[in-house]
Amino acid sequence: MTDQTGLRERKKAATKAALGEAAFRLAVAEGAIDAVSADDIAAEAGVSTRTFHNYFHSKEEAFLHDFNELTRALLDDLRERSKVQPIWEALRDSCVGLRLNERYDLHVLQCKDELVRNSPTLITHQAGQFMELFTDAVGIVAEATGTRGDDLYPRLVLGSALIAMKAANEHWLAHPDQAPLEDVITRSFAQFEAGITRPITA
Amino acid sequence: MTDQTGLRERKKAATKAALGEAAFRLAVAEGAIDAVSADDIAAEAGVSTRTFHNYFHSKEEAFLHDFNELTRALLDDLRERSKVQPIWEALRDSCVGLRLNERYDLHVLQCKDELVRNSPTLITHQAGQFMELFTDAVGIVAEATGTRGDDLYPRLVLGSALIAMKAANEHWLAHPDQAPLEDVITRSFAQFEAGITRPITA
DNA sequence: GAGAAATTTTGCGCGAAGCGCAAGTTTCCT
DNA sequence: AGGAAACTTGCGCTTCGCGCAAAATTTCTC
Repeated sequence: MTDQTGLRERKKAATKAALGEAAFRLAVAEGAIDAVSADDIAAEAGVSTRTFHNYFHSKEEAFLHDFNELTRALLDDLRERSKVQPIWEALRDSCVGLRLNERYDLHVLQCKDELVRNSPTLITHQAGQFMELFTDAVGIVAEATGTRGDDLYPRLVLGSALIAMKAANEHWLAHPDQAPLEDVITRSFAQFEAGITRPITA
Repeated sequence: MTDQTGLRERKKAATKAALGEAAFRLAVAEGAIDAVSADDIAAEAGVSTRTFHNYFHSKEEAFLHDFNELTRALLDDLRERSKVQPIWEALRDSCVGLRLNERYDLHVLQCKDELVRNSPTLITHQAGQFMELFTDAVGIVAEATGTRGDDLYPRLVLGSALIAMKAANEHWLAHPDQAPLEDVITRSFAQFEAGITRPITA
C-alpha cells in the first residue's frame, strides 16, 4: 500500500505501524486508551515521545491507525471498480472484498471494538475518520455517476453503502457465528436495493 | 427543553448557551476555532476559565452546543411520533418538522458549516455527536420495530434517515435558493423508499 | 425574613497533550 | 565516498482538562 519507493518509506510505515500496535497492546493491557499516555506508547514502540507526535496527533489516532489504512485500501479498490461497474455494485463488491481479504482475526476485532465502544474519545475519533472517508469518497461517486459533488444522489448512495457496512460490521461482531460477514454485508446492501420502508425477509 | 424546574436550572442553561454563543462569535471573528482559546471564550461570556470547563470538555463541544440541543429535540420528537406512526414515517416527519421550527437564519448556519468544514477537530467532534445520536436513537427504533438493538434492520433504517438528513442539509446549504429545505429532505427520504440503486427523477 | 443546606463559581496546581525549533543522526543519490 | 535530504530527538513553551477546597450564590425551612 505504501511501498514501491525506497527503504526509507518502508521504515516510516513500519514505525507507524509499530506505534499503532503498541497503542493497541497497551490499551488492551490497561483496559482503556485513556489509561495509556503518549509517553507509554512511544516507549513501547522504542522511539521518543516527540517522534510519536510526528506520526500521530493523538493516541486515539495511533490506536485507529490500521482502521484508517483499511479505509484507504477500500477507497483505492473502489476507484478501480467504479471504472468498470455501476457505482452501487462497485460499492458493494468493494465492501465485501475488503472483509474477505482481511488479515485480522475475530478476537482482535472484537477487542478493538469493545475498547472503542467504551471510550467516548475513541468513538469521536473513529466517527471523525468515518466522516473523512465520506468526503473523500463523495468525489469518486460523483465522478462515477456523472453528477456534481454537492448533488443529492451521490451522497445518498455513498451514505447508504457506509451505513450498510457499519451496520453489518456491528451486527456481525455481536453475533460472529450466526452468518459469515460477507453474507451480512450482502444482506444489508440488498435491503437498500429493495427500499428501506419495510424489512426484507431475512 | 431544560426548564420546568427552578430558577437555578434556567440560569445554568443560560450560561451554557452564552458560552456556546461566545465560542461561535469568537470563532467567526478569528476565522477558525483553533485560533480561540478556552480562556477567550470564558472571558467573552463573563465567567472564569474553570467554569467554562465545568460546562464543556472542550471548545469544540461549546461551539457545537446548539447543534447538540437540536439533536436532543429531534430524539424527543421521534420518541413521541414513534408511538403513533410507522418508524420510517416518524423519522421523516421528525426530520422535516425539526427544520421547519428552526429559528436560525441561513447566514448563521452557513457560517457555522463553513467553520466546521475547515476545521479537522470540529469535523471530528461533530461526527462524534452524530454517532452518539445514532446510538441513542437505535434504542428508540429497535423498540418501535419490535426488534433487538443489535439486529440489522433498525440500524439500517436509522442510518438511512441520518444520511438523508445529512445529505439534504449539505445540499441545501450549498444551494439554499434551489428548493426549500423540507422539500430536499422529503426527496432524500423518497430516494430511500424507492431503493437506492438508481436515482429517482428529480 | 433569617439562617441553614445545597449547589455553583472560582483560583490554584498538576499531569499530559501537542507542537516549533535546532541540533544530531540516518538514508539517499551520484 | 560524500554531500543533500529526510528523519529523530531533546528542550521548552502554551494550552487542555480536571481534582480539590474555599468563597459566593441560590434554595429551602421555619
